[in-house]
Amino acid sequence: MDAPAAAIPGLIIHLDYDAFYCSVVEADDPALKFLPMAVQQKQIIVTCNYEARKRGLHKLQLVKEAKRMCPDLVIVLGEDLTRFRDASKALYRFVRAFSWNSRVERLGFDELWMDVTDQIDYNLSLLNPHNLAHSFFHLSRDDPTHGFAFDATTFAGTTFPSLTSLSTESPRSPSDITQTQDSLSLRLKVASHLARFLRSEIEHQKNYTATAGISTNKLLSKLVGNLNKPNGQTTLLPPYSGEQNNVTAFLDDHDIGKIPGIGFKLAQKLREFVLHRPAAFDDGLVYGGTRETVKVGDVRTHPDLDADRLEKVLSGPGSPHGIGLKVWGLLHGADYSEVRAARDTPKQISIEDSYLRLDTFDEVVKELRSLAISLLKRMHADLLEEEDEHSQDTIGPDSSEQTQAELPAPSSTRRRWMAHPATLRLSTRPRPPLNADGTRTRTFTRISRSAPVPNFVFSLSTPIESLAERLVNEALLPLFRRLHPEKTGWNLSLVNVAVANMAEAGGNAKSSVGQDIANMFRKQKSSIHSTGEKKVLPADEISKMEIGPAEVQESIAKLGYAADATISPVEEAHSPPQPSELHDGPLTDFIPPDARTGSEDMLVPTFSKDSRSDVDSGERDDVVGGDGDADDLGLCVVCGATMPSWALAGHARFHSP
DNA sequence: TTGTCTCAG
DNA sequence: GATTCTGAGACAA
Repeated sequence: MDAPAAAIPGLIIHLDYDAFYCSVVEADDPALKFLPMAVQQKQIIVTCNYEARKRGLHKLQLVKEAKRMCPDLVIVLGEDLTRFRDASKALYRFVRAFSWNSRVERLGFDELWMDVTDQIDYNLSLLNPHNLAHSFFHLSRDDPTHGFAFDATTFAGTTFPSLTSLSTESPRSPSDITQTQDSLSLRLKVASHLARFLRSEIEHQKNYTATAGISTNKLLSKLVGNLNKPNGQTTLLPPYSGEQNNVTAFLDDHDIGKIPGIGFKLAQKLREFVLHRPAAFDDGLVYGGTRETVKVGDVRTHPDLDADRLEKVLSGPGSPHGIGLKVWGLLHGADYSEVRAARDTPKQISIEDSYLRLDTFDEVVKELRSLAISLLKRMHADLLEEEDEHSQDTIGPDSSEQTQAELPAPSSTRRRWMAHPATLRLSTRPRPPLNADGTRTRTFTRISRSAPVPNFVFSLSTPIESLAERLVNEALLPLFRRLHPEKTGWNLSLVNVAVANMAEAGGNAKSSVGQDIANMFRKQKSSIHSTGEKKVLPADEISKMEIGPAEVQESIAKLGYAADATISPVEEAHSPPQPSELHDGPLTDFIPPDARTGSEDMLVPTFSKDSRSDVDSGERDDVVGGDGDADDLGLCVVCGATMPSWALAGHARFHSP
């Protein structure tokens, strides 16, 4: 929680792909690079390339307006995000391959942070202090030839403040130039060269340009990167503390609303406090002859404000605890949030469409069908994993890059669910009823209802269209009736269908196929405790219960776990299947409601008590293999998986090196 | 857990 | 505070 003041700061690179949606389109059609081009969703230009920006266009502009300003604008439809999502994933995997610690965090489709502290410190330790100008950056600990030459006496790219203007001045406060500051400067220099290298790789190998910010935390790296767009990079120079530090020099001139973490609501509260009156919505406007913009410096140096008083200013019903301290820190450039390793599955998947008018039941059914199909496709794309038996032979940073997004799965490839969403949610945005007398123009946005995800959606042997039809009839329409009990009278401007509340299976394919099992369990355990997510119960947790296999089986039975349902294909009476056949058969892709576990390698019961039995009970006839004989169960002593006894020997093979 | 809100691009 | 189409996290009930 409390960050040691004397700790050596980490080094963070923020990357932002330039005009991302447009770059994706241009990658497919390079001729567009030289024309003003924009991506449209409904009546909005969501982004435009720099050719278009030269003509005064900008993000989130009405299409009408954009066409008027730029009649020769090339417009590309972008309501389907699939290509953007795929490009984003491929770029992410490409960049992550350069990381040593996997701490690469995505923000939206077009931004990411990299915590490169380990790589910088390693390279610092190998620098020759007597010949910094001819340094070599090691990209690998193992291969000393893998890397690039660089000049460690200079910053790559631009800096804030700019070095040219600074070099004419005397050092800001000579006594402040301490050992740590020199070292921070050198560390930032090395990081700036890594950032330039990464941008160059992205450009030449992937055909995307990116802008980078280099500093010691997420906040500063992201903000400082904005200074040289597109295709540039900026490093925030030390000193970072003391009377005349560059952090406050940089931050103080920002509008408070530009600080990541200070959104519209918080910004309005801060403005109101500083201005002593409600701030206008459009914060550039003049209100009563006074300035409407409030800068970071105005708040930071406000005589009546400190962290405690900020807490009172910002707190209110529903506001997070400790928001004052957090914002106070942000205003000073302090951001203790970590760069988090990306999860391998999303926490939710949602599909939505907006409408000018949607007010008949038939139309709703039609739209729900189409949304349901899209949602199921997304679930397949993002939650399914191919089970490649030879994956261990092809391990490498680049090999994973070509699997999911770029190559269609061969139909023979076996697939497994990496995570199972437990909750289905339907949201709508009713159009505010026009002002009749007495009825207020309620500015409510979205309303939602949710229910358990019916288990049939996990079937891999049923056409998506059939699943979607069932999903609409059996789940979405009931939700819709709960949302809108009136037969008529409503008019929707948006419908969203989402799955959430993922129960993850353990690990990904690579780690689950007999690699670092213990490490995988550690990860699961910490996740259980830190996030409270539903997780597969790892073996060491089972053993902590101080119960033996028999008791495990008993508690499994109490949980209603159909122990052999997920693993057992249709058993041929007299010929026990070979281990490889464990994955086969038309029935194994079906997840019984009570056994939402992970891969076939990891068959252990989940924590989730089944609150869905009643809803699912209608599906029971579809649950296969549930009539197996519990006496045949065996327990794998390595991973805790429960399975039919005849499968144990074959299963053990997965754990051998 | 459900539903809403705020934040982000 | 909304426009598009998302996704994460936090809070109240």
